[in-house]
Amino acid sequence: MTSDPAWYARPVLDVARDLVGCVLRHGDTSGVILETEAYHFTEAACHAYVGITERTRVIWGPPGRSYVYRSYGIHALFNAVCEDDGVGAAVLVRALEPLDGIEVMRMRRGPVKESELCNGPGKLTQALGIGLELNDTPLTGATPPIAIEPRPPAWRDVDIVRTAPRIGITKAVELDWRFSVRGHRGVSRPLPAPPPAPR
DNA sequence: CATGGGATTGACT
DNA sequence: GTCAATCCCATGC
Repeated sequence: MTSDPAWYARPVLDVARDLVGCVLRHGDTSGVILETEAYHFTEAACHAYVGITERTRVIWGPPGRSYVYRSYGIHALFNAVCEDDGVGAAVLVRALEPLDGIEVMRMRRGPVKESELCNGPGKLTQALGIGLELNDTPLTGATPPIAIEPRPPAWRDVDIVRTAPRIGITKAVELDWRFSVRGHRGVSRPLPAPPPAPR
């Protein structure tokens, strides 16, 4: 289960896929995960690619913990650390469908459309109130600061696609390590257009 | 010690 | 569609 570190101690691509449809919760706010990306130390787009540093120490640490870092000097991005202790791997959460505490999210996000509350990795951390101070906190156990819960019944059989390349990176862009709910409008970037049909 | 780039967003054209 | 904002940290001199 998502409350057990062993659930995260699996291949990062499996965890990234299984996280879609689960609920990410912090305090009174929560949302259903619509989109994820996998990162692994063996490929250059992953922060852990450079080895163990003060910044990347958490990614190399035990699974089932948070890795929250600052992007572009402005935004906090939330990841779940995966695979065994000593292996650098994590899943980035890119988009949510708002579930609980929508009014609180609105306060934090300002006057935006509801569809804009959590449709981006920096937006969802702002909406849920997840900041850098929540880096390296447990996601498992009885009452972790940030919790990930199993798929609600309505999301039990979601159709997950693994097709799109990861977003906003310049290295290892060829790896299709992005997962999302098929056809959902809440994903942070649309899937690339399918190739034209042969004639 | 200086520098440059990045897993982004929002405002503007 | 384009572009600036903004800061941590890895790298190189």
